Amino acid sequence: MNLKKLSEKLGLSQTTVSRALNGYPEVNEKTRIRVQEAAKRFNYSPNSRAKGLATGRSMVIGHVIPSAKKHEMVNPIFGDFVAGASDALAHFGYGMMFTRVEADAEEDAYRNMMSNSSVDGVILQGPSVNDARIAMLQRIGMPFVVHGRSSGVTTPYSWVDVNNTRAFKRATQFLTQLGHMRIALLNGREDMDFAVRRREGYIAALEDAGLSVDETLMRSAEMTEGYGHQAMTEMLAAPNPPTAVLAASMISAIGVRRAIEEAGLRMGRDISVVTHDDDLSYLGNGQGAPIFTATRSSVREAGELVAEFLIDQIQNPDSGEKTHLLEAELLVGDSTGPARKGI
Amino acid sequence: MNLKKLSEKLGLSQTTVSRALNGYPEVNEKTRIRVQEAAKRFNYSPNSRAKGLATGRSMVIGHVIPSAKKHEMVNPIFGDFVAGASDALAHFGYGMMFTRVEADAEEDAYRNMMSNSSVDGVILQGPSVNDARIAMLQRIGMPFVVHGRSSGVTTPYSWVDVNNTRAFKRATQFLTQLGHMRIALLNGREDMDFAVRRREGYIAALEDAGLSVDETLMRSAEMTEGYGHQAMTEMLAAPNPPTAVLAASMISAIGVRRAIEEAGLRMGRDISVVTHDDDLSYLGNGQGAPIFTATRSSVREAGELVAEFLIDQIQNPDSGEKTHLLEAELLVGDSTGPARKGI
DNA sequence: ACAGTTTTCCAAAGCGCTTTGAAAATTCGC
DNA sequence: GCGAATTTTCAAAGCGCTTTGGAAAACTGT
Repeated sequence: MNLKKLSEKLGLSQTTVSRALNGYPEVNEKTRIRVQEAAKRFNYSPNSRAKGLATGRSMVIGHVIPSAKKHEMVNPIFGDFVAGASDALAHFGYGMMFTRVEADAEEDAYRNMMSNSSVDGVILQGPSVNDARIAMLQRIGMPFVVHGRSSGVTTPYSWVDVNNTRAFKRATQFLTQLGHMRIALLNGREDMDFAVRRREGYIAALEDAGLSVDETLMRSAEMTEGYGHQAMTEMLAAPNPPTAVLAASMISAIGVRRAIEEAGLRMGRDISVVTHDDDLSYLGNGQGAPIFTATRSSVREAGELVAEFLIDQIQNPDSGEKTHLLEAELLVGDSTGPARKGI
Repeated sequence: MNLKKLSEKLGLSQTTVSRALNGYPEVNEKTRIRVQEAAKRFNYSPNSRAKGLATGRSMVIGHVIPSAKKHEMVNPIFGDFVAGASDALAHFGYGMMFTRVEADAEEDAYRNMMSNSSVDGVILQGPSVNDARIAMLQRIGMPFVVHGRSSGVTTPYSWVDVNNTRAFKRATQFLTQLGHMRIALLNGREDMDFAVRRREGYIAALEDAGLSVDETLMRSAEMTEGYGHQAMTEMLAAPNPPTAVLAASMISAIGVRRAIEEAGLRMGRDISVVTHDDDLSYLGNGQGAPIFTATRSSVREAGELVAEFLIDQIQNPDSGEKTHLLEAELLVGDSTGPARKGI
């Protein structure tokens, strides 16, 4: 069923039917109702491509996922972020399109989306420090919102980010106040902007507390369970091990806990652990008291905000850049306690 | 840059340019090369909507995510499955489109996609027993491939599934052979087809071993960490606790382990745990020896296969239904051991 | 009842591509 | 070198929608 047939059945022109369905005022309320009912009855829904062609809008926002190596890690927050974003997008009638490309072809992918005009805007995930994609998107004029920020990029752009610096500063302070002097940081990949900010927060708190920064207590890698486990195991085996650890994610914190227990120690008593909790739906941090003391910020909420900002930017392109800094709450759980002397 | 302008610049008709770019034979090789170079130079890429309108193909496959309640769980395998599927799709020039709808509007969503013709086919995730969506898609003539199967649906359809029954039967056998008599099953939601099959495998193995089925040792719920922890805690507190547990996923197995340790027991010695491992990229099951004894099957591979089947079905609609049953390997790790009498 | 408004509807152009049917240019056979 | 066969190119229609510019119909007030 298409517009032409529908209008023939109704004995109206395509124009009128189209207008009736799209809520234009220049159509009699009675005929509008008649048209709407017929549309429902014949199960008519306008061809999205034809509509897009005519309007120049695709009602789709894009998401390109670069794939470096074949079996690169998939970010565990992906699902929840997408759920949040999709909820907001669906609310405005937008869909979400994924394109997977080789990492070195990412620029081309955006350029194509633009000349294609297959999407009305894109979401930029996982910005690195000085992320070149931002300038690139601005150059080609593609609307976008960044999930995170990119230190070093000076031109304004829209973003939604967690206050990673403050979160990790507070977390570190929390540990120093408990008397911890040797605090390890199992950070994410430090080419990622969020990881750099977390490190800054960590270092700032250490310096405030008059503690020196020990490079041997700092690691940086993809945040897997295995990474958490391995890093913690190595640190515990080294001379003068840490008494507390900041982990980059729940997943890696789980690995940290495993290492602690394998060493015959107990988390929260012998070693304190603080992690960042993205509030993933399948990985709740305990029902009552949190398992892990954690800086928590919902990635789902971030997804919703990103989507809202993006749609706003598409609909009024001149409204300027929107930014939002989410504060993470510091939730105290069972994984932290006062530093014990000489374990 | 569009076709018209490009053809004007080249002094050729749109027809010729279009044919040159789409590899039709009726165009001189020299002009083809000239056209291709110009296209690259002017950064021309055909408008996907216009192309779709003209060809009747959108080169997009759809994925609808029903959202029951606002904060429903997001499946942790989502990311890896999508990565696998997108890789395969990208290879054939297809994109992937997500639409999030209220669960009760799922049928409408498919129907719209069809009359819209906004997608060329869809992937069906998480089939339940007797899933009504299958008949529905067949009725409206939308090409689709199911990730999983649906017991009770008798008409043929394309699917890719893991042999859940055999996997859990073998896992259970493995435990009975170690002397375990009281084996718990922390299953996924049993309205899901995969969970039903796993239960069947579990029960079959128990019966083969001459063991009786104890309803108090069987749970079923969304596979979160919290679920694993709570169920295990309760079972350990009950009289006559199990000596072994089958967990539905790595995530819930992690909760199980936490409960075991909180109870002052040791996994692998006091309580054996077997889990299903979807081989998620961020949740490796140990580097050397696996942490958990597990039935493993890559959800990423499943994603690739589903995508390939779907594209095949779109390209030759009459080639019949394709199905593939992935066998899970049983990997022995440190989480299992012989049953201990009287813990 | 009639010119002037306002409301309601429509024909046709256009969005950017593919594809059909035909014309122009080239090559071939002799 | 000339008609036939073949290769190469093109104009125009069509995909299903929106939207412009106008016409017809229905109300105004006098």
